[in-house]
Amino acid sequence: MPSPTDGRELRAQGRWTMTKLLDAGMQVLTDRGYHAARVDDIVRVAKVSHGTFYLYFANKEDLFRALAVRCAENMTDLAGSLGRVEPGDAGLAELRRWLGEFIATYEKYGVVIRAWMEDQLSSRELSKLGTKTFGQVTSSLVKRIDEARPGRGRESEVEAAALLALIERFTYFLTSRNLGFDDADTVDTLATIVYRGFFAPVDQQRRASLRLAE
Amino acid sequence: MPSPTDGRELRAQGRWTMTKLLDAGMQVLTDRGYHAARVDDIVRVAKVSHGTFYLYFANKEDLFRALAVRCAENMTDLAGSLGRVEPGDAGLAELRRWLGEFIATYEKYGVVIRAWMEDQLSSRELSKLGTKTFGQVTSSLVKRIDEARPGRGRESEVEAAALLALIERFTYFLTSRNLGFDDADTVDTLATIVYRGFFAPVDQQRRASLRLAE
Amino acid sequence: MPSPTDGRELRAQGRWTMTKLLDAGMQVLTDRGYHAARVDDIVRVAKVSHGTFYLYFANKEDLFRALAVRCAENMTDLAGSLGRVEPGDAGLAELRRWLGEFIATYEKYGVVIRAWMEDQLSSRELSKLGTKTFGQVTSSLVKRIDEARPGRGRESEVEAAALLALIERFTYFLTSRNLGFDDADTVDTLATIVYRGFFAPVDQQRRASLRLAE
Amino acid sequence: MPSPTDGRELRAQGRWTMTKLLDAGMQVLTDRGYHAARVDDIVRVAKVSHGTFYLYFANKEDLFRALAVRCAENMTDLAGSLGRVEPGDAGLAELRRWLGEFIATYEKYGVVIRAWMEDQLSSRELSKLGTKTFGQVTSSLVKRIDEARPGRGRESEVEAAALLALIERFTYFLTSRNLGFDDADTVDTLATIVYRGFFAPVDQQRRASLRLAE
DNA sequence: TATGAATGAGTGTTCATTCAT
DNA sequence: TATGAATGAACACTCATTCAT
Repeated sequence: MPSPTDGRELRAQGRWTMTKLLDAGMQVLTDRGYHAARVDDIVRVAKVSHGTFYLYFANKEDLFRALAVRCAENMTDLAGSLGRVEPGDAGLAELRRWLGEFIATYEKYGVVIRAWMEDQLSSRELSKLGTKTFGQVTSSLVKRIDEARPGRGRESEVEAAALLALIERFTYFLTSRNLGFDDADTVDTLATIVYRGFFAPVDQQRRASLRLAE
Repeated sequence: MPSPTDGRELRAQGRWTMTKLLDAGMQVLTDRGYHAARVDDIVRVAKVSHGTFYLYFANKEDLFRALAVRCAENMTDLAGSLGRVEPGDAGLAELRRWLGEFIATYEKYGVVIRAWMEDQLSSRELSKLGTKTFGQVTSSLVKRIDEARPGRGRESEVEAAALLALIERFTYFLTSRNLGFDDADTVDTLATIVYRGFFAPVDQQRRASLRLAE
Repeated sequence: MPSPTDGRELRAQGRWTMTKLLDAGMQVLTDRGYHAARVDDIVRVAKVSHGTFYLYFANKEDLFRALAVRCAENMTDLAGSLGRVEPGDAGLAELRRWLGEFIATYEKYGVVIRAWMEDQLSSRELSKLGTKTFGQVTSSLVKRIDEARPGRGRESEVEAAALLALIERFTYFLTSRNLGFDDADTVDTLATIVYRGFFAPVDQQRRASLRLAE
Repeated sequence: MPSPTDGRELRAQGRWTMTKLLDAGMQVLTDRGYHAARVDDIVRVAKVSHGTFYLYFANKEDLFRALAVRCAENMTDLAGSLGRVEPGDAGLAELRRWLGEFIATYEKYGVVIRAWMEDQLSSRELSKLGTKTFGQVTSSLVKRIDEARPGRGRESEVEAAALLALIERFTYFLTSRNLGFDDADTVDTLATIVYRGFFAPVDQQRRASLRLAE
């Protein structure tokens, strides 16, 4: 189903209304969650009529798609912005910086990211966009993990998935519940965990000794 | 709202019907997810009439509560079953064992756990049960982390939250998507990550050097 | 889309409600026409709630289908009941008898027949049922025309189509508008026209002389 | 409700826009049918904005009225153009000629004619225009039938109605469905049926013998 | 204890018409 | 004269819950 705005130019007023709807959509989505979000709520927040909504979006999902596309763009940028994680303080600092960016993105697009992570989406197309987007992030992580701890083959993919799981869910806790943790310190702690668990060079002897006898 | 069965004894047939409903509820919840689960589906699976449902549960949420209580009991047991994580192979093995138990529980009660983690619940009461249950798991984790890396105060709480986030979400990936990772190996990898990130003793000098200059 | 009643037994009350809905559907359809018929009207006439409607029919079209099936059965019977149209009074009488039956059926199922004739149907399936049903009537007509005026090949099919067109539309005029024509006489007139136009044996010489020079 | 153009002169541009709208209206009506025709479709086809539509027509129906007036004029001409139907080949030829004209008109204004015949119109006024227009055609037919078979009083009115029913519906079949009949032949067949059924002189004796004993 | 039946508030979507520029 | 934007009543359909037997 095509968007009603396909093949038609929006003027200033139209663009403003669309912005209002997108913002309202984001807000309602964030407040109520993906499933409980009602078109009714969105138009009330945006202060437009019911009919107006459908001048800009084919249906509720179409609005979600628009938000998801925005989010996917941000996430793609994010994926590209993770630098090499050097051993020692430099790498830790880079991780901390990047996690800060991740959290900022999450504060904006949390609902969408969560909808992807939690597989709440009805539409195949939206799911695919999520899979693709997360794939990019995972690839970046795999690349940096491999640089830091080379030669582990597919294991690093599992690790990247775990890493993504960790930071996504942790950030969710951070932004949703008020955990009472001080933010800067909390990010420090997360960065340290991530560094140790995924990037810190492993002393060969210790590593060998950790292998489980199977 | 009280359950319709409060203050009355169920006979054999009644208990059997209730069991059928609970099992059907679990199945439908797992298949369809929390939001898409319809009373209609549940009674169809349980082969019971609409009216009968309300002889046993005050409403849909009341059924969820019953399932959640079951799940909470399991989780509490799980929380208690995590042993001390010794340095080296022994600790790693314990982690692996416990993660295996966690995954088994998740395979059974994943939907409920996820509903808690994802905060999808409408009712305050159900949310609280979740918070309380996770609190117990977190406490166990804090205790074991503190044993392994003592003297870090509140930081270990943040770490415990991160650890729970990591294993919950990772297990979700494992059970929902077919990631194509071999299971036993995957659990190994997870255990190693967890060990390194949260339990491995940190050499004092390295630790100091990792502190960020602020 | 399956009917909600598929695979479930209706009790007396349920059957009665279904009957009420079918009758109400017929009435509303007749009063308002196919497109203007609202579920709202139907349930008001049937004196049941909105939700009840959907216990018996998957949607509005499903009700139309049920009525159409009824109608198709009647029409099939009708198609079979046209006897041989002998030359002379006997044939004319048979025509008159059959046209009477046709009119009676039309008085009951006019809306459905008209929806078919006027191709107002949204659903492919319903259209096909109409085509099939009319096909049966046409076949009967072809057969009888061929008996009366043999050896004309495909021309008789065109004639059958014309004949069906004539009687359907004429009956529509008869039943819808109050034409002020006396009914018995009117049917006589129609029968005579039909007899002359389609069944009366054609004197060979006159027939030849009527052929157009091409 | 008056047309917005009542009492004001249209300049060249205005007349051109109106023409575009009328043509678009005809096209959409033909493509989509009376009920499914949307103002939206019409303005899209006419490449004109929504607002513009209401500069020329008070509402959707007002456009239909304009088209209907055009159609009524054509039909009136048509009614007048039917010549005397002489006995024998000459009459048959005249019928064939006139039926050809009828079909041509139908190909242009079929939707409107059908909307009249099928009584789909919401407005009283439009219906009346239809009734009046058809009245003129019927009168012409009555006149010619009476000439061909004199002295039958009101019966010829019934016959004229039947004749109109026959040719309208048959032409509808012809133009809508692709019946696979060859056109020229098909018109021949129709003309022959019409001639026999309504115009061929009836031998007095046979006629008497055909009267039903009542 | 169980059932089939009924309810009605709620939700997404359409579309003829009006408005502001 | 024209336009893009906005409106809101209308409509089909869903589903948790209650009712009557």
